[in-house]
Amino acid sequence: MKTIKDIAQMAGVSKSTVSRYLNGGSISKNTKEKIHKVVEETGYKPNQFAQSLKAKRTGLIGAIVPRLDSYATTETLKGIETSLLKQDVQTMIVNTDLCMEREIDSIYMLAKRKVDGIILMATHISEEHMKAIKAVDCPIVIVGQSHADLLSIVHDDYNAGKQVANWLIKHNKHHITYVGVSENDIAVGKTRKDGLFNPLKEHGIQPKFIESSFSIKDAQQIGENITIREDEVIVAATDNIALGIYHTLLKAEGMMPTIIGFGGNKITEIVAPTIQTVKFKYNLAGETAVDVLNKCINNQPVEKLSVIDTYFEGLDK
Amino acid sequence: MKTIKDIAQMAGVSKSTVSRYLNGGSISKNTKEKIHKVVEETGYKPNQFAQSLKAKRTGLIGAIVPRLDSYATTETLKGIETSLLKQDVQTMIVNTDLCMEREIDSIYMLAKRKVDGIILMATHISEEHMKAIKAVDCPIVIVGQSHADLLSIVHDDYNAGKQVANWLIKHNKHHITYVGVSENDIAVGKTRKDGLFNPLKEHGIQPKFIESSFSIKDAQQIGENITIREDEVIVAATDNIALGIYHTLLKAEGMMPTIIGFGGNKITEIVAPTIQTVKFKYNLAGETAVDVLNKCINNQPVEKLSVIDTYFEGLDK
DNA sequence: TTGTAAGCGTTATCAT
DNA sequence: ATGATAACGCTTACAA
Repeated sequence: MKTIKDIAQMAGVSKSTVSRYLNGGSISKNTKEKIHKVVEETGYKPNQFAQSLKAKRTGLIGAIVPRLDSYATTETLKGIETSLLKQDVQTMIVNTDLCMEREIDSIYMLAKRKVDGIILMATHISEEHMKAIKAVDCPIVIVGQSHADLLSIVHDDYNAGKQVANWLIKHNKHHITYVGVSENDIAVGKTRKDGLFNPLKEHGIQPKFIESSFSIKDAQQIGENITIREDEVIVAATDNIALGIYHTLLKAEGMMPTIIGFGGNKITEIVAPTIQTVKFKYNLAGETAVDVLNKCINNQPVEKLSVIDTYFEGLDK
Repeated sequence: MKTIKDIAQMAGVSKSTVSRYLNGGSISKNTKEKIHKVVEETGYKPNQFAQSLKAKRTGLIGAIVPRLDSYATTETLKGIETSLLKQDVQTMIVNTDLCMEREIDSIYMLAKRKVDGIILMATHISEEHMKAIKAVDCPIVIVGQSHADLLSIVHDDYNAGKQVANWLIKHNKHHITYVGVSENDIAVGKTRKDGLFNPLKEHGIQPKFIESSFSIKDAQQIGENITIREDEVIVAATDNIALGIYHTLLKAEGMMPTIIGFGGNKITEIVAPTIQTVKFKYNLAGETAVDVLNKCINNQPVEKLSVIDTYFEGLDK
């Protein structure tokens, strides 16, 4: 690989002149052309490490995701990349496969690689996380969960639940089964559920509650033990749960109730209109994350918490 | 940020001693402990750029993918990451969103970042690709397509088609509609189709052929104009096409034929057993890619082309 | 406008 | 076992 020294020699100038050429310093037209020619011929590219050794920014940001095979993840990443590409910044995606240890490791690893910032799609922020985040001294924003001490982007889970509640109330649905997840997951397990249950309660409606995991398999299990009335509506905390239940019910060949999920997963369209879904603006969340991160990097004032709204276009029936 | 110099000073030794400590050189137990203590306290991490400036390897490999929201992509990436993690190598995933220009750019970008190697999940290898690949002088393996001048990993598309053909023959299916894609895509459009059509031909069976794009939307369109006999089997070149057709047929509430797709997409299980699918070993493909890449990096002999087999566990009906 | 030289934070090669 | 010292490829004062 050619170095700046080689180019300088070949062009018959000094290293610094080449450096200036590269970085837009002032040089005579003549030398400019000489250097240009050599650069073209050799296909010379400056060594990024040598560059980064001096300059502080790497033009790289890290995105830590819990998994790749999720609609939420890929859509958020799309939002992130779209924003970042405009600034000519690359994204280094690190998949942790839901392993918390790898999540922590990744924070250190990315910091070591001197990324300009980190976007963490969080499932749960532990003490370990906080320790790592403090330690690395690298701008971080988390999306999907909120934390008082961190810059966070969250979806409006309470309102998401409420939007479904409103729809149920409007359409006079009284027999509701909610298949949720553990309240350990604040956003999905608690907030989303509260958003659904509270307004319903005001109307004297109390859904049946069944707890599931996030896994499609477990949801299928649950589908087997569910009893449905004619006018039942099943609300599932996630699209995957909705799909799992749907599948079981489909195989059972009994009644197929309306099922409502959360996430806006495209796949639910395949079984629309049986499954309806509350849409989350993942792209926007990703873009917002970049926005917040940028502000943080540039020491501009930022809002600690950004809330992204959701929407539910429930069918009229 | 602390540097090796700081650590050296704090521990009262020289830079080189610290460096030796870091890299497992020979040092006395005493100094080792002194340094260890300081490193612990400060949370010191060596600067990777300074390291990479000397060492040739970065412990980073690049994975260029055409899209993130695809089962094939995420599964292959999983295979890649599993292998790589064992060697303590990170993956830098670059998503090109099916934009060929970004694919080319990414090759240059990754090379600039001095990745140890590149895995390219290819849709089509153009002249531009070859030019870039030659230019960067960085080990590359492509997966999903084969190219005479490149290290490639491919799925056994011909056999995949043949496996379906065998099943059709065995179960006496004579009325078959094949929804394929353009033959511009060698692997999917041509090889897969040939694998299906050739054996059928030997048994005097000639499927109807309809050309689709890869998009689920287009497949839905096609579903609308399809006519089905009682004992029809629809074979779709991809799971997404299968799903699209399924959806349309479902809405039409007419007959629901058996539909066979390719890819092993988990989502098809949701509508099993209507949709069956030929499974591809994406994980293995990813692992193999890493394997080949490693050999290439270490100048060991490698097979130019690795073929990954597929399997189809067709239902007995 | 151009060149010289001193870093940037490591590792590697010498001596000691 | 340890410490100087010279790279690595680049940027950036500072001189010229």
